[in-house]
Amino acid sequence: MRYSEAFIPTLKENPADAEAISHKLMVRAGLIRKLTAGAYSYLPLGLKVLKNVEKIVRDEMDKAGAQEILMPALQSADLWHETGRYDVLGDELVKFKDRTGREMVIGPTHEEVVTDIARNELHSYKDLPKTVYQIQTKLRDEPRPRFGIVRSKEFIMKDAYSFDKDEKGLDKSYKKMFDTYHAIFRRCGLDTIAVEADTGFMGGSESAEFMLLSESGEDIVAMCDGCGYKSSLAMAGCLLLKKQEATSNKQLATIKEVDTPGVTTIEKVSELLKCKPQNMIKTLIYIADKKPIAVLVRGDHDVNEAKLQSCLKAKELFLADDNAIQKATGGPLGFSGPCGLKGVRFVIDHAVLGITNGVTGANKKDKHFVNVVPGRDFEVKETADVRYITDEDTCPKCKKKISLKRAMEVGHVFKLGTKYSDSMKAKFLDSDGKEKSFIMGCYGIGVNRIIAAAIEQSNDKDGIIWPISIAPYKVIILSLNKEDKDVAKASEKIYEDLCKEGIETLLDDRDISPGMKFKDADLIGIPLQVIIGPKKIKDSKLELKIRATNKNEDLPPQKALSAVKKYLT
RNA sequence: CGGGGUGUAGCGCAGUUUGGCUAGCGCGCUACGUUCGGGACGUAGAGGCCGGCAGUUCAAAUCUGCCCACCCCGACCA
Repeated sequence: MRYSEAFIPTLKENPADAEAISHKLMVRAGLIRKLTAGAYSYLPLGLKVLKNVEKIVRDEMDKAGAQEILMPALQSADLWHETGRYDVLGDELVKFKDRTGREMVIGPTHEEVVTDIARNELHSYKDLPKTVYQIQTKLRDEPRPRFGIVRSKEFIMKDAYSFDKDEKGLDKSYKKMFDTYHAIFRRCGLDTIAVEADTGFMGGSESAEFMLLSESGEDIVAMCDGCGYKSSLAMAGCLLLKKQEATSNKQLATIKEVDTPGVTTIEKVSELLKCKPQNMIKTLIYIADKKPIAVLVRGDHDVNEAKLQSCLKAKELFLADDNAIQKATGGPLGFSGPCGLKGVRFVIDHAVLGITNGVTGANKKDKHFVNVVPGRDFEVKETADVRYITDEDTCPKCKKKISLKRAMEVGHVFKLGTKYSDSMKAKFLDSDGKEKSFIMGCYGIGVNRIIAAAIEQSNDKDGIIWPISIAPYKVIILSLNKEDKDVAKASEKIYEDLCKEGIETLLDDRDISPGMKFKDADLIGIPLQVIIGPKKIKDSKLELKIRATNKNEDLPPQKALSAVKKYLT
């Protein structure tokens, strides 16, 4: 491609509405433009990268025996009612009525559709296992799109689904996808790590997220430098306190009610009573399957609702509102506490047991208790790990210090089991003559998010530094002076040579100053720059610059092609 | 959905507090000329419903009200 004919609108300044590095650079380098919040157009350079990523994904998926299909984005809402996810997804699901008044949705993911295909087309254990995948645009009405294409309402996903006759088969299919994902990300130049993860609204028994450590990530992973333990924040287990260390040799004082007018938050109580949040017992009232639950955690800890939900085995879980709190505790919001609280199930986080002479709400307006001792002033019956791990915790495996790092999710694999096949009655006949539900797995990759991830991982003050595998062009020829015949001749010759070899090359033949060419080349991040200028060409030399290292070497034009090929392989 | 912020030329911004006549700057864009190894220079140009609607006023980018869009923090999130 000749730059003079290309459509690569680069920007000198950062866009005002971008915060994340990848977002700024994708706009500046002319890869994308925003249409509206959460929806982006891909310009030629961005689309080339996207296609390169897709090619790698297809290549590896095919290699793993998965077969590509294409399902419609347009779906009937009926399917979603069948699995109950119509309500689970809520506002995130894009819904509308077609002209006949039938309720339709735009697919945010395709478990329902693919399960419908399976129940119609797969009938025997002999048809199994099968894994299918597609690369397709999804719509999710995200409450808060951000970081450019990292979280957008419309995005491109590679979603795959496996169907097996038994758990053993699922294990195998899952493992294959797990390994394939590592291969895909590696080929895209990403250093991802796999962490155990919450299954969220997908459901299922086991799942892993593929994460890229990055400041622009929206997730947090807990990592242990000692034993290599890593987990998503939602799943990271907290070490349990033993009761002995909990109530060790501390002077126990007498419980006392104190005035705390209008003071409803941990922070404010802490300030007023001069006590540390670590020594306070935060009491949250949840409604789990319509019943109130009092959840006790340390003042400086946060309740992990995923853990709480699985501990309660609750289908539905949310924080109680003011009325429900009043009803359950007899006191208003902000003054809940465990002492004297009756008729409500308690779930007590282990860390609470370490508190002696603690502070908690008195279930009365403007009153708190001080010198509260768990076990003495309220009953300790049911304890559990229901909080988020913090960077003050130790590793649940090896007890060394844990660190929390921001990360970006680029892939997620799930063992779904029979969640969808059961609810949609997708069954096959097994060899024993019995009808059984398919054992399913599903596997997602944020295809366009990989682009942002690659940029997050690899950039410098001048711009993007593409991994060769997904770079929109492998080589850019900077022809520094159009007037100089030798320069023009050498540039054309090398451009032709590279094109003949099938190496994607951009020839910067624009009639602009050298400085602009250098800046643009660095910004758009082409891995190899062939720089041809009037001075060096007189000595029969040109320059080969490697963007990643900013190292360059002079060499005769005849050797340029072989040098480029050597680097690319 | 809660909290905060922004909206003025294609892009980045000043001007708004204290209303005032023709709305500015830098980059980019067009033409001509000079330049040509790290975002060159000169000359001459084009380009604005000052987010929208309604109000106050002799007069509104500027004051008031409502609305819309976008960004950040949180809630949420395969």
